[in-house]
Amino acid sequence: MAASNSLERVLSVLQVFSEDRLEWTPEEMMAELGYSRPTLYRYLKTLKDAGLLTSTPNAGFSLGPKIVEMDYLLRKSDALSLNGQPYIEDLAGRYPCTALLVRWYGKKILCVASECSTPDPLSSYPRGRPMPLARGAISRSIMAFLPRRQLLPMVKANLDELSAVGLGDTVEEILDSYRRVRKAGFATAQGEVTAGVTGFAAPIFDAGKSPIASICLTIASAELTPDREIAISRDIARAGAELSNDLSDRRNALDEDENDTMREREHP
Amino acid sequence: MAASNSLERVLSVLQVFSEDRLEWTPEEMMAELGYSRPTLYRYLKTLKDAGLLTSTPNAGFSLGPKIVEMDYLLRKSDALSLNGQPYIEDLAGRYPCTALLVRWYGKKILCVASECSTPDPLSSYPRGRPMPLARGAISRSIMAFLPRRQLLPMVKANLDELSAVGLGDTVEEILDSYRRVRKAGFATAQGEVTAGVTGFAAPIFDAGKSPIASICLTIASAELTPDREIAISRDIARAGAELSNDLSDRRNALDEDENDTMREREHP
DNA sequence: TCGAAAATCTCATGATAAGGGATTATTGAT
DNA sequence: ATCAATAATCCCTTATCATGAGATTTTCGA
Repeated sequence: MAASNSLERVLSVLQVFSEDRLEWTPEEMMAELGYSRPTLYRYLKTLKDAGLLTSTPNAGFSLGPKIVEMDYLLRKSDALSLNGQPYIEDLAGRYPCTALLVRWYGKKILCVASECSTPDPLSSYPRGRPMPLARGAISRSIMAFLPRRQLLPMVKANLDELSAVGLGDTVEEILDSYRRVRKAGFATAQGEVTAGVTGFAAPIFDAGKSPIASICLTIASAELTPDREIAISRDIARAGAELSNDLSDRRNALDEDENDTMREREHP
Repeated sequence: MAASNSLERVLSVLQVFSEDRLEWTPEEMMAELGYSRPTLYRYLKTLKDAGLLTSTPNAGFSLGPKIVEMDYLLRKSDALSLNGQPYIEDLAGRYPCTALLVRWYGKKILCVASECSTPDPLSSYPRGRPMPLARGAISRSIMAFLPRRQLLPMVKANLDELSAVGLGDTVEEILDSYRRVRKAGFATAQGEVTAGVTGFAAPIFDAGKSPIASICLTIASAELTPDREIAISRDIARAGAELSNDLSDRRNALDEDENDTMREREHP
């Protein structure tokens, strides 16, 4: 992970900002990153000009306005958040729970929207909070629908953790567990992420065939009755399917437009 | 603004993503940015590894998970948002309005939190939306409290726009207007940003003497009565002052801690 | 207004980005 | 499951440009 060129080096500056430490003085960064004074200041100037950092006199540097603006762009234009919001609101209205939209980023899953209908939520997953990759219903609802090519290396890489939550002791057993999730159309998990909390999650597809996200409902296990469990399963599976439809309709509409435009370009 | 080195060039890739265009194919970026194929792909790989971009098969690149995570860090740890939230909730509870916290970034002001208590808000300023620098109560409540050194060049740069909203025709007249705002302790503006909307804003100070943000209330001008106007002015000025106190107390507490730590280091 | 601390500049040197063309992964359609 | 088409990466030479020690200028608080 060591930065091997100046591009990576300049971006590593961003990685020093964490939950524990949002303000850094140049001196501290020099020590942390091992850059010389002029080099660090060059990087800082560049990042500041790009808006990724901001400096406050006497308090050093912290993350800049461009971050907030770019997140705004994502929230405002992300088809998943926009189309999904009504679904999680609906779910949160039906049960005393937290409903989440979680996006899959290849190597990371991240909550992008959440709605909560319990006064004191057991587990808190606001937008931007990373989620575990190998545990929980969300992760499983996505992994189960990945093509074998992508799934296999991930299973191998996380074998221990996947066994620990009871998916099976060998790669084949785990793949079988995923096959069952795929058949059911949704995943459940009890206490894998937060003790006393059960999760229900269904995958969300964009026009393609591999999932891009998951819609999830987390509820205190104590609130569950067999009837309710069935109802939630049905609701979450339906929400996932409908949201997938919304997204692929939208995507197809866009593609149509694009084709039209291209045709127009060919025969103006 | 032309990128003059590879650091700036790699960051300019981020600048192509806008409200209108959140998905770019490498081909399109090559055309837009004028980079060669291998160079662009090198940049993209670097940005993707840093999490700033993400690629979706067949749909090109868009902004990545790191953006969302960093915004989460800011929201979660920003003293302004954390301490300010109760104040804007309180204001939104008292009047049919939108209450905002707006941070000052040197060359840009940006909404970082907002609460709305009207069903159909006239003006919408959610987190991340940039605000005009030379117009409106927010801008004025900050500018008025800047040290002359910082204020003067900004006034000169925006002379036309500042005259247009009636602050005065010469630099001296405008500085006088700001002086009056400083005396009052808050700023108001009618319809400068959105027609039919009046804004009230007070500056927020961190321990230092120049303002770091503004707390603002926007309300339909039709909702205003003379009494209410007085009440809002008083409330916004008080909120700004109290929030400033909260922040500088916190900051001083931190500094104390730091001194303690240093003392401990000196005499372990 | 001034003095200390912070940020930037200068410039010689050596490291390393750039890009044309070829090559290898990936993808989705059969 | 296999294959053709497209997308992404590699190779390698050239010339560019990033680096950092030290000096200098700017900024900020008293």
